[in-house]
Amino acid sequence: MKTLHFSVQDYDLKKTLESGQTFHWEQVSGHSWEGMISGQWVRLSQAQHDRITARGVNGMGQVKGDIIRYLQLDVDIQSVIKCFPDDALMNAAVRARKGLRLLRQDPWICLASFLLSSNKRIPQIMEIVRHMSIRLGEQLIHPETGRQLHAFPGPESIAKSHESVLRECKAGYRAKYLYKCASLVASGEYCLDAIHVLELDEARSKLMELPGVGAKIADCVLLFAYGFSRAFPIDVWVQKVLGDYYFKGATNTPRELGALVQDYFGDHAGFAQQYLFDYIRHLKPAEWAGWVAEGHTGRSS
DNA sequence: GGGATGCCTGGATG
DNA sequence: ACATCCAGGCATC
Repeated sequence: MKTLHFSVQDYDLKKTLESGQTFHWEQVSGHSWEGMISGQWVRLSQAQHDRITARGVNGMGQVKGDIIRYLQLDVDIQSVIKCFPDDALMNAAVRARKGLRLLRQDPWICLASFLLSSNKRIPQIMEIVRHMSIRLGEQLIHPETGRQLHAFPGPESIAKSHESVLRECKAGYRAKYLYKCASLVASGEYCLDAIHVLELDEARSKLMELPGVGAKIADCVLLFAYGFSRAFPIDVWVQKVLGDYYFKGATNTPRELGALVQDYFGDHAGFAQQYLFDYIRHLKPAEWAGWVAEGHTGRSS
């Protein structure tokens, strides 16, 4: 057993793990979560605001770098936030969701998770991921607790399975997409690694070639797995932010809207999106109505 | 090419 | 109770 300590600033592990960018972390106490990073079992904890602890099972040498990368511990979030537009809603979101970060996830796990996300709430997505991990994921036995652990299933494992198995895991109509994507990736016909070297627009188009992957899912994977910090997923929540607040009244095509977003939110638009999304998701309807009534007035005072 | 419609499923709403 | 609606979308027509 080895424990690693990381000193952090403006990093809220709870907000980050519960912000809907990942669906496989299991909360085991008020400030601890268990999951896997690079195939290794890890328990992450944050009892104090300035320290995150990672506990692993053995030889954590290699894993340290993986954890830093996964949690994006070397990102200077203040310099990112400085790039955000200076308006009232954006500032409120940054203040309210202080410590929210973006993770750098494994592309396959991220892609598969978001394929499962359409028309589902977060707890239901987590439920499907649990079922799939138990049914198809690699099984590990924790050397000390003896607990069984199940990794998120790789594309090969799913491809060797069957669409009906995914349906038994409650994936519903998404099963077909996930099965097809797994088959394409497992066979080598589609290479997830090739995305890394592409420009944002090319990478996006490439991901959208996959069955079941549209603009929203592509942008989630680009932002949460490939680290394109300009990728800006527009889901129903963010749609509200854009349509009811920032660009009210303008009937834009998705393409025009994308251009407006890139122009307004800048080089770290994806981070801004995550703060806005997480902020309004926690607002009461009346509070959101207040923002809409006030409207976007450009720069805050 | 923008705009409806169906899709699995479970929880919320009436 | 029981029907209906709708979720962090996408493909299809």
